[in-house]
Amino acid sequence: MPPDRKPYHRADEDTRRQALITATLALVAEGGAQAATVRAIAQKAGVTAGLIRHYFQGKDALMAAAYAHLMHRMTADSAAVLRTAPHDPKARLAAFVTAALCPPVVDGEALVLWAAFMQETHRDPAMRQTHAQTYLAFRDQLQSLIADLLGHSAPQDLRRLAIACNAVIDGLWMEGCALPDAFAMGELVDLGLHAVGAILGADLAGQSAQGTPVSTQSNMKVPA
Amino acid sequence: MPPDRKPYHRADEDTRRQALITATLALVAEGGAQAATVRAIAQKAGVTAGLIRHYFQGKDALMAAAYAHLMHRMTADSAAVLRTAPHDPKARLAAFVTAALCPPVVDGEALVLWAAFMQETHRDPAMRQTHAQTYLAFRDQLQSLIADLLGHSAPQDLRRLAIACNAVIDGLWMEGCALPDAFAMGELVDLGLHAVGAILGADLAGQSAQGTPVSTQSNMKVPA
DNA sequence: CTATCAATTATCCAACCGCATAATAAGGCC
DNA sequence: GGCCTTATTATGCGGTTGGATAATTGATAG
Repeated sequence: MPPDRKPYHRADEDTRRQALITATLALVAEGGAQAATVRAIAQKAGVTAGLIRHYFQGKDALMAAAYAHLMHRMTADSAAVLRTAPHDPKARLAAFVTAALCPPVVDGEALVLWAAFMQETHRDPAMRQTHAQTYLAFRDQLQSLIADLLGHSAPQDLRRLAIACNAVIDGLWMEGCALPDAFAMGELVDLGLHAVGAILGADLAGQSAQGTPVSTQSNMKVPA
Repeated sequence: MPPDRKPYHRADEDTRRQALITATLALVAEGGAQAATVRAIAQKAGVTAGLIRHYFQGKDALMAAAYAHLMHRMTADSAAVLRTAPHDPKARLAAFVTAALCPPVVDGEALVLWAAFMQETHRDPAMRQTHAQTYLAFRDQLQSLIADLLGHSAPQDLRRLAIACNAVIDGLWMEGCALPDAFAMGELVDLGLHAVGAILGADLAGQSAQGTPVSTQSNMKVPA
């Protein structure tokens, strides 16, 4: 008695892994980590649950892979913003801040996603390391932009300024994600440019409306 | 054959509820929301699992109660900081910022706890409302301090300044919680005072070392 | 056209989840 | 000191979880 099986087609390894990772991220985003069960992931990816074990060592490994994928996409997109930005240091920094405070970086899903993975990060040392790397890379990028703008102050001061500016961006990012209706279009960007400008002692607000594609994903949120 | 039962003593309602809520928060802090099962909560509270249903309508109700308790404690302690602060507007604001960037507010557990509940908040409208109230209350407190310092500017400007300063505090709080070893003692406070001062155009750094008890809990982190 | 083998599915399993209910004992009241 | 209320424990249930294994398919090479 052959019970009718679901017909299927073979896909190469990368495609399948990618589909599983995408499905995992989607589920975590919409329902938290607990919503990403092996069965739900498989269903969303259009396969059956057992397949996960065929491509990953277990559910934990899939989660770790999804997290790493998310972080790498973030850093890659962040770098892309800088590649298309102008050459004036002030405009480049303004573009960076603007990109970090606009959709799709500012997004209701993004915050949930970030929060969900932070807990995993708190338990799994491997995830913690993945995070630390990407987080510091993001801050270093910001610090580099500040250095270009300020004409290379003392490294200590640069680090402090980068931390403070990063905090502003993170904080505004959080509020924008969490309370999307509480801010008018562009208000978040305006606030960010003013605040970062105030901290650095430079006027960035004039740069806001030009040369910023505002179309990629970045940001680097914490955990330990 | 009377199988030996665990001996117990009766406790009044408030004590038991409190114990269950405390146990819930502890478990969420150390293992995320998924670690807070009814059995684990009961064990940590020193009772058996069935008792939870006797005091709460279900596990969800207990989680909601725990979240509300956490938020209320935060706001209460935040108000306490202001009560013991001096009368000079500048010193009061400095004390507020300082308290938000020192232990026990800055704490590894705090961030995990916040992140865990944010996901629940994302699903449960009741929790979302609980959050929105406490969050806006915190920001209003900050805005009030800024108004005292600046001599009442236009409400629009006050709101914008409060949002920006709140973002700085939130961002530094996150980094401090997540990367406790990345900052020297007092560095976070120093950074926060300088950044908030820069945004408001006032020098707060001189106020840092005095009159701030640095011993209560506050902060108000986002979600939607 | 067929044999081969990896990819995919189907099925089973032990553990755990939250919840419901029955049995039991603790403590106040007279 | 005995009784009555009820807080508390103990036990059982249906459902779901992640993981393991066996069966079956589809692609591919010869």
